[in-house]
Amino acid sequence: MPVNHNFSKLARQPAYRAVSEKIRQVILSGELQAGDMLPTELELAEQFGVTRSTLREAIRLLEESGIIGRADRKRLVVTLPQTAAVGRSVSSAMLMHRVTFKELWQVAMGLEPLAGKLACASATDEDKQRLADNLQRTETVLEDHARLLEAEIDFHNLVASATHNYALLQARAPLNDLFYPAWGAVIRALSPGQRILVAHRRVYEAICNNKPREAERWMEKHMIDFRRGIEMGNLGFDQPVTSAANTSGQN
Amino acid sequence: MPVNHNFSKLARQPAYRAVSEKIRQVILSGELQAGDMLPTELELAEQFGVTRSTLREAIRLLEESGIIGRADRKRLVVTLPQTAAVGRSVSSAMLMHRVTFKELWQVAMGLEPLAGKLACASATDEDKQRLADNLQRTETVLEDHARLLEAEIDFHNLVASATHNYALLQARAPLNDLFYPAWGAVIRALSPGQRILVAHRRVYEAICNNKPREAERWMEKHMIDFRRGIEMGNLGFDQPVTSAANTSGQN
DNA sequence: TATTGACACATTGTCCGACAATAGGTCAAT
DNA sequence: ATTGACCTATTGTCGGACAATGTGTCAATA
Repeated sequence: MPVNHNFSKLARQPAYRAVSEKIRQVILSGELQAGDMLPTELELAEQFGVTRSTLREAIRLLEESGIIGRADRKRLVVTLPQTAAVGRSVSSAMLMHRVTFKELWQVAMGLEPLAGKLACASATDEDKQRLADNLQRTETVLEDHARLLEAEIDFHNLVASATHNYALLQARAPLNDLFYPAWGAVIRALSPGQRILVAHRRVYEAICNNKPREAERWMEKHMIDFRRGIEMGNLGFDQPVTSAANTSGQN
Repeated sequence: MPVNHNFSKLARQPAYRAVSEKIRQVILSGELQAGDMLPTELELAEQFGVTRSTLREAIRLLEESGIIGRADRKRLVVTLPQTAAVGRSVSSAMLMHRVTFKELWQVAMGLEPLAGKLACASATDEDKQRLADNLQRTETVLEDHARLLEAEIDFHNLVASATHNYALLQARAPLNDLFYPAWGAVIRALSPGQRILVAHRRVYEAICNNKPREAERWMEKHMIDFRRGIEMGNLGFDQPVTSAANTSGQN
């Protein structure tokens, strides 16, 4: 009988990955900070003892992570990852996993009321002003479906931003890419401009008056309205969401 | 006086990015599905009309997104992104943004009770069995700080998995990487094994008996205990979290 | 029959060298 | 102060090269 010892498969990693990990580590350790310039590709390659080709592959990995970018289309620079950039990877993953509208809605029910609640304590005057501007703009586009959707998405982003909680912003990033855009169909089908405006107004007032409970409740009601809209329009609440327009060229 | 027309800066993108976007698009459109093999690098390069070097850079971008990988260390294959893989990018971003423990805790307060609630409706017998196994294991390692932390993290992952909601899994991924590991300090300082076990048991029972409210409440209490632990141990509730051990070699 | 070994082949990981395009700087001319 | 001419450094892309390694085939062996 053969002796049965299971060796753990040893994971050798290619050079481009090792290089990438090393750079990432240096950045995350704080040794290199956002805004710092990196040496030229040639110099980096020499330091690591690899060729420029290999180094460039390593750079691509970090580039997709959003932690390095190019300043002025030239020099490499350590970058503070933008929520949108990081969120795109997450959204891609969700699309491939055939995430349903229902699943996203459940997450939204967890995060959006929370955002409203937290915003009450942390919103600055500037945040409030931006929300006020958004409301005013919303009033003028109640019948313009495209612009209404845009304003709607903006509003929720503004509330989330007002929490000044980056972890929350990041967690709800996929909602921006997948949840709200899909909701455009509801707007076109039901024209619920008035209901949206009322909910947004209540949330705004709650934030201004520092009433967390109110903000939370109205955001929750707002989300439930979303669900009702999807169901009433028979727009596939249990269907996988689709990538409406993913041709974004952000930076 | 000069006529003032603002041109939008036209965004040319390098070839490696264009190639990457094209492949991503084909995959997200469903034309290529998870598990499908891609042609060899040389063939792909010929199809796009670029060199292998350029194509390889494009591949790296997709690789970091987790949507393609290698089967058997060779052929390129379309992959269903793993939460851990995607989550790493997100965690990196949060670390660079100096996300505080408090921020993560706020997100956890939004997502973990939600996970408990949803799990009640969707947990399979297998899910419940896994939770039961975890509880049993936890009892045996109450004094072993390292193993206890491991079991603790596992438990929350199991609850989240039991929701069968990928969007939720993805949203809470950073909690795994940053929130719970940081909590290891609390375990070492306060040895709250018993409190953990009790909370976990209540959540487990609630899930088995299909009592969403209970599951939600106990998860919430559990999270509040977390916060108390951090504050009592004076472990920096308002400090940025640090990447305890980020030397993970996952696939 | 099932395992082993030898061998050829395809593909990747890595290297090297090359060149056009362009961002940035300097300096003179206007 | 702006424009234009010029030089330099660096990137984006190319083409070719080779060793290492996974894959497949086929004969030899137990």
